[in-house]
Amino acid sequence: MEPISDLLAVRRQKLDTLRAKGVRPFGGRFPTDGSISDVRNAFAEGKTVRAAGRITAHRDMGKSRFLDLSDITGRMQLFLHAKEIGEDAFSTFQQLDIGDWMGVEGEYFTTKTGEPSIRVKTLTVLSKALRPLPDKWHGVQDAEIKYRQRYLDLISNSESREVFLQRIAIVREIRRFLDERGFLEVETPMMQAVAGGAAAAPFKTHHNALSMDLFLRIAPELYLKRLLVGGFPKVFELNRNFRNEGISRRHNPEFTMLEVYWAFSDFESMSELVEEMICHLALSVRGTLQIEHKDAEGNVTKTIDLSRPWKRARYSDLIKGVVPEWYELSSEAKRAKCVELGLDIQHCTEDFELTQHVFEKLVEEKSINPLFVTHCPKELVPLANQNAEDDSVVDVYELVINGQEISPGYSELNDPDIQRQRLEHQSGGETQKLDEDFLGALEYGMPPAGGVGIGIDRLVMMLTGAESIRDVILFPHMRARES
RNA sequence: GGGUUGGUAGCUCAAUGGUAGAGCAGCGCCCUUUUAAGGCGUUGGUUGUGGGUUCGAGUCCCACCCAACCCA
Repeated sequence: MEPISDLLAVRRQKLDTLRAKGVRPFGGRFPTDGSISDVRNAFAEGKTVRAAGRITAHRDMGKSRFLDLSDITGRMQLFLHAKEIGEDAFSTFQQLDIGDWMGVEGEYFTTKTGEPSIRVKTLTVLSKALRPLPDKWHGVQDAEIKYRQRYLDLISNSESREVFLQRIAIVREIRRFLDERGFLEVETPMMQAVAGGAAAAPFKTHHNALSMDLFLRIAPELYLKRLLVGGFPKVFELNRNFRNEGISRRHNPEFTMLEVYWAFSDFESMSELVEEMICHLALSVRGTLQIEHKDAEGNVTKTIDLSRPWKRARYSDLIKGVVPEWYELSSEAKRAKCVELGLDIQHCTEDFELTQHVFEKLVEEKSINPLFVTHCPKELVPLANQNAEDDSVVDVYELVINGQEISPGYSELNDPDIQRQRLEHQSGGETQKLDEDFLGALEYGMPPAGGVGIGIDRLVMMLTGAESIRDVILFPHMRARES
C-alpha cells in the first residue's frame, strides 16, 4: 500500500479492505465471559475464554503479535500468531488499529515474563475506529479536550476514570446509607412555576401547550417540605439543580444536590447523620478517613482528617477566635479592622456582612478538617428557625471541609405566618415570586423537621482530591465553539 | 466583567525575528514471548482566527475566538 498522508484516510482504507473481504467492520452481539477484569480474575491455564474490548496497545514481533485489550475495568494481554489463527484471519487482523473494538476467543496462558494472557484462536471485529486515539503514554493533557471530549479522557487517562468510578460509588453509597435508615428517595419537579428554596438566578424556559413560562429549579426544598406536610417523614432527593450564575473552578450551572428531610428531628441530629454518612463514604470508597490531596507532580499538598468526632463551634466563638475584640467594635472600627486584615469590603453595608467576610477569609478558608459551624446569625439564613434562647441566631449548622462550605443543616421553619413574612421580605415585594401553593401547604401543618443539603460535586471533590468541579462532572458546561 | 498564562503534526512537546523539529501514533521492511518492545527507512504543518510592523513573523504589535488560573 502506498503511504497515505492522511491518518484518517488510512483507517478508511482499512475499513474498505475489511468490507471487501466480507468482514463486518461494525459487528453485533458478542457474548463474553465478562468484563476484562472478570476475564483476568478467572485466569485458568489452558482454559477457553471469550473477551471483548478496545485495542489499546500493539507490540509487533513479526509473525506474532501482542495486544492490550482494554475496557473500563482493566487490561488483558492477547497473544496472536499468524499460523495459529490462519492466513485469512491474520490479514483481517492487519486491518485493525489501536482504538478498534475486537472480540476474541482463545486459551489462557502465561508468557515467559509471567504476564497472564490469552492465546487468540479466533477474532471478531466489533467496531472499527476511524479516528486515531490520543497518545498512549501521555494521554490527553489539553484541559479543553478532556472536558469537551470526555470519552477521549476516559479512554486514555486512568486517573480520570478512577475519579468518575469513585463518584459513582459515592452516589450509590449515599443511596444505600439513606435507604438503610428508612429514608425514601423521591423525585420532585425540575420545572417550576416559581423557582424557590434558595436565593439564586434561575434558568427560564417555556411550556408551549400551557403557554406558560417555567423555571428550572434552583432547589427541590419547597417540594420536599410539601411531602413532609403530606406525611412522608423521612425523604431525600439526589438530583440536579440549575443556577444561572457564573462558571468557575467551584461552580457549574447544573450541579447535583442531595437534600434530606427528617420529621421530628433537628439540625443537631442532622449534623450527626451527615458526619456518619460522610465517614461511611470515605471508608467505603477511599478506604480511609485520611484524604490526601495531591498536586500535578503527585506530592501531597494537604491531608483532610475525617476522624470523628468532628469539631463543633458557634459562629460567634469562631469570630472571637480570630478577632477577640470583634463584637465590642463599632461599625467604623469593624470596617477599619477588615481593611487592616486585607479584606475586600467595598460592597458591604451591614455589620453582619463585615463579620461574614471575616468568617469566610479567616475561618472558612482555613478549615481543612471538618468543622460544624453552629448558631449562625439569622441575617445569613432567613429561612431557618430562631434559636429558643438567643433570637439573634438560628438553629442551623454549616459544615465546612477543605475550606469550602459542603453542607448546611437546618431546624426547618414550620410556622406558616413567619415563613410567609420571610419569603415576602426575600422577594422584595414581587409577589409573583411567592410560592403560594407552598405557603398554603404549610398551613395544613408541617411537622418540625431537620433538613440538610449536600453539594455532591464538592463532596466528590473533597473525597477524591479533585481541585476543579470540572474534574468530577463528566460533561462540564463549556462555552459553545464557533464552527 | 478585570488580570495573568497558554493554543505549533492525530497525541505529548521543542524551535534568539532568519530553512517549522523530536518522541509516540501512521506507512514500508526485519524479527515466534513482547509489555512505553526493538532495529532500519519514511509520510505528515493554513503554527487558534483576522489584521499590522518587517527584506523576513510560530516568535513583535492590535483585535477577536477558545481554554486554564487568580480576582470581582
